[in-house]
Amino acid sequence: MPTEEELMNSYNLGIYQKGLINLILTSDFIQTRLEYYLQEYDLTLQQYGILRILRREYPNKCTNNFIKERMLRKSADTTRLVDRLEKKGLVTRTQSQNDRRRVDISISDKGMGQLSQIDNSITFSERLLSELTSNEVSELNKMLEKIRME
Amino acid sequence: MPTEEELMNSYNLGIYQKGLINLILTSDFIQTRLEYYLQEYDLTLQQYGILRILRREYPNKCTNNFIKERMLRKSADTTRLVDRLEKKGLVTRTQSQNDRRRVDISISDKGMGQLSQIDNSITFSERLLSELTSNEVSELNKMLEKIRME
DNA sequence: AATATATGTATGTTGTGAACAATAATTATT
DNA sequence: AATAATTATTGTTCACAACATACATATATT
Repeated sequence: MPTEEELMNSYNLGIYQKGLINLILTSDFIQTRLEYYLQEYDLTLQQYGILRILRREYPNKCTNNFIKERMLRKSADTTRLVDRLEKKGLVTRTQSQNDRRRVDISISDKGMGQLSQIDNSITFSERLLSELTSNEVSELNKMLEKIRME
Repeated sequence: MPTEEELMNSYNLGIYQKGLINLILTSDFIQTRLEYYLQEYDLTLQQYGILRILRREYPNKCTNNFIKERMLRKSADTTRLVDRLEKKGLVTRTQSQNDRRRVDISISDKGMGQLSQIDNSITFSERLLSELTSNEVSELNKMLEKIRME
């Protein structure tokens, strides 16, 4: 039974159109796998992203806006995403001293543990892109960046 | 203010890791633009995808499962996606004669009109990938397909 | 033919998260 | 001091994924 993927070739699609579909397909392919893996840790991609941002800054703390700016998907409702992480004990929130409008967010020990567990058991990037040589990946990166230059 | 995107270079990321982030970023970039554009037509990406599948088969009708298999994102709750399209009058549903479990779904005239209006006013693919030469797009396609070969 | 199994669709429920608006608290600006 | 801008939260609505269940109809098995 042919899938959209398999049909791409049977229809007369221009390579640009094919490229567009390919990009979405591949990204979904990757994201689906990431999500599937993170499921084991009861984390969504968004939540995982936030934890990584927090770890990157550790031991410094991050504000809501700081996180928001760095997320892959903008338009994030950071407050409620952090709510969920806090509820799981992966993150702590305290009111900032300097600017009391702000809330300092920090990854907890538990969150750190969770992340390193994830990191240790797999290296997503290498697994998922393992079909490509490093030269190819470099080329890929160049092109993807070009697309976003628009 | 640096974004995740800009930060990629300042951190010591391997190119594979960078490739992964790049793929997600670029796909989101494209999808966000598509969504933004489709917003004008009160369509989501999922709904747009279904309409295109239906048009492709027109004047043949499609069943729920047929559509499901061809969607970019599997795991689609086709019934309720089609519900929304039906409510807007873009799609019609009738019980199948041959197999009365099935429901024949067809794009309506209004749906057709909507789609061609979208097509006429923009060619997504060419616009979005316009920074790449056709050689580059071919290369890109090869690599993206390789990734999904896994 | 009667029964069991498979299939196609619909429905119910829960949770994530996007979109958009409104509010409260605090700080900056004039 | 008064006004504006910033930060985070809250509220609401909707799309959709995930998972289970129900139900009618087809098909297979005995």
